[in-house]
Amino acid sequence: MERRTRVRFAPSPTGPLHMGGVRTALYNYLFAKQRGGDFILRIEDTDSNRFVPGAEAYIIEALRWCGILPDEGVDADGNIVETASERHPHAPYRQSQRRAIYRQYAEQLIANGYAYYAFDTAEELNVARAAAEAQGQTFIYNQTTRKGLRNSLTLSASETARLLEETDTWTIRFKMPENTVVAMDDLIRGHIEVNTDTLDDKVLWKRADELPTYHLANIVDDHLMEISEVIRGEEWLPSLPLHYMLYRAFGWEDTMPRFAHLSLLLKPVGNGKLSKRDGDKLGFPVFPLQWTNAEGETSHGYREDGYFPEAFVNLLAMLGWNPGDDRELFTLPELIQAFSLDKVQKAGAKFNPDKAKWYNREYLRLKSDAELTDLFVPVLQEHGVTVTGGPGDPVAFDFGTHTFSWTYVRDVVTLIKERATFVKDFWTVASYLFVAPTEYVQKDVDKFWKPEISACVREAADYLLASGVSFEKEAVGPALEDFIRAKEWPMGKVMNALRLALSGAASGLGIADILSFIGKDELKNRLQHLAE
RNA sequence: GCUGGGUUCGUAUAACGGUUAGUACUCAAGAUUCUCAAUCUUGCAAUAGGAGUUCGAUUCUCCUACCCAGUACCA
Repeated sequence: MERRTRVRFAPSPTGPLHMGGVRTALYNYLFAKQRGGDFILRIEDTDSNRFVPGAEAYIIEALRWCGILPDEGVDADGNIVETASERHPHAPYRQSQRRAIYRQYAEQLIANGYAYYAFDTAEELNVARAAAEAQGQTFIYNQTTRKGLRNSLTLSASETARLLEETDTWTIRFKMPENTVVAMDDLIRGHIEVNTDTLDDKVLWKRADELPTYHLANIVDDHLMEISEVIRGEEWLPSLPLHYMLYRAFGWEDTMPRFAHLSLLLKPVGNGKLSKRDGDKLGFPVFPLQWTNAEGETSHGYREDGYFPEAFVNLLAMLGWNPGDDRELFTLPELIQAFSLDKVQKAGAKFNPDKAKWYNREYLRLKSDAELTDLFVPVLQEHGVTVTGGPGDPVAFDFGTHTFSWTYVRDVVTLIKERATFVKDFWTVASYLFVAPTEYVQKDVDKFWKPEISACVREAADYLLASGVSFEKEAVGPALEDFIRAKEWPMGKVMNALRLALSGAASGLGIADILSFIGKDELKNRLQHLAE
């Protein structure tokens, strides 16, 4: 019988979740949902030294923003589940709360000859490492060196018992077998073989804090939680042989999960993996949500920078995976259906900020004008606009000098959405449809606001105001152009100068559009203002 | 250094032994318009190098180069 698909995302709360981490979570989620399985969130906080307050909550919130909702690990309120229940039979999901579980497994390994006690202190090992390095070598705690170190393999039984009793800095290490070829299979990379002689005796459990290291906790929890596939970052590939050996030592080979190692996200320019620094330098976020660290430094987040979660998820999915055809736009449900591990790229993917923006623009265009108008509201508020009503109300927004209906704002959105990448761009693109410009682009003033041209602009405006022509776009545009043509004035210069007078810059929306929105009074006011 | 992984236009990728090596982003040009943006059209641009297997290699094998990861009582 097919085993139920159960995958997990197991971050350690040492800081904000990186976008690469979100992608790992996403691939796990897609894989699970496609197979009707479970996506579990487990917190790997076995390193008490690197714990960062707020990181766990950040991870949960980031996943939630993306729509990646765990089936197990967090409750309805978004809290990590601490006690087992029918829905959460494998709780707790925080490894620090599973402390009591691990030691017996480590001891079991020792009893069966797969592990041993090591009494070397961290300082002693550092000295050994430094000594080896001085000779251009690398110190490895393995089959060769362990014979000359202080552990239960070299010490007498009584001495071992005494140290176990009297000291509290010892560890339990895996006894890596000699000259054994470990044959492994990776869902993405295929068959891999490694000789155990190149591996070391990894620490599995630490007496100092009574906590396992990643390797032990990971295998034990994946086994206990009945994980069927482990989909994780490439940085774990070198540990895979150890994990295979661990499953073998425990006698859990028959239920060992299948493994898939994802390549890393690389920086846009140059070599190396994507880091916080690259984002700062090149001006794009590397985190899903904004994050302020203990030093008070704030890093950008996709959410705060104005990305739609669906765009973020989409662009992340396409970084290292493709559907096998030319489609690029996928909603989360579509991704669930289309996702496949064997379409995942083996090589690392360089992140492309331009493409990220393109995704957001695509999603912005997909949204209805009504929805975009609602999303525009907080942006307006940031610019001091007061909301006094909603759809249908004649006065919905108070801009100080003018008030506008919700419909007016929606019509502006309809006009300008093609010119925006983010909702916040609406303001920079079209603020002059609400309030008069307060400054004018100097370069454009120098170029277009010349005496002879400004005189034309004034004359044209006077004509429009006096002629009684409607300021509907379809009427005012042709009327203006006909007038300028009849006068044989240079069309471009007069139009650009007029736009400068109305919007503050020579380039931008069409004159007819601007006039139809601002109306007769503002035409008069703005020309007057510029004259002063 | 050692061990493992990787390598198609600048970037993300398609082509799972036979194609004029496709698509998207970026960039450039043209069309359009009162300008800009958008849109449309066109264009630039790649199989890391070398052997081998084969009638035929982007695709399979090996070597070299380069890139990445790991080499912690961190995950």
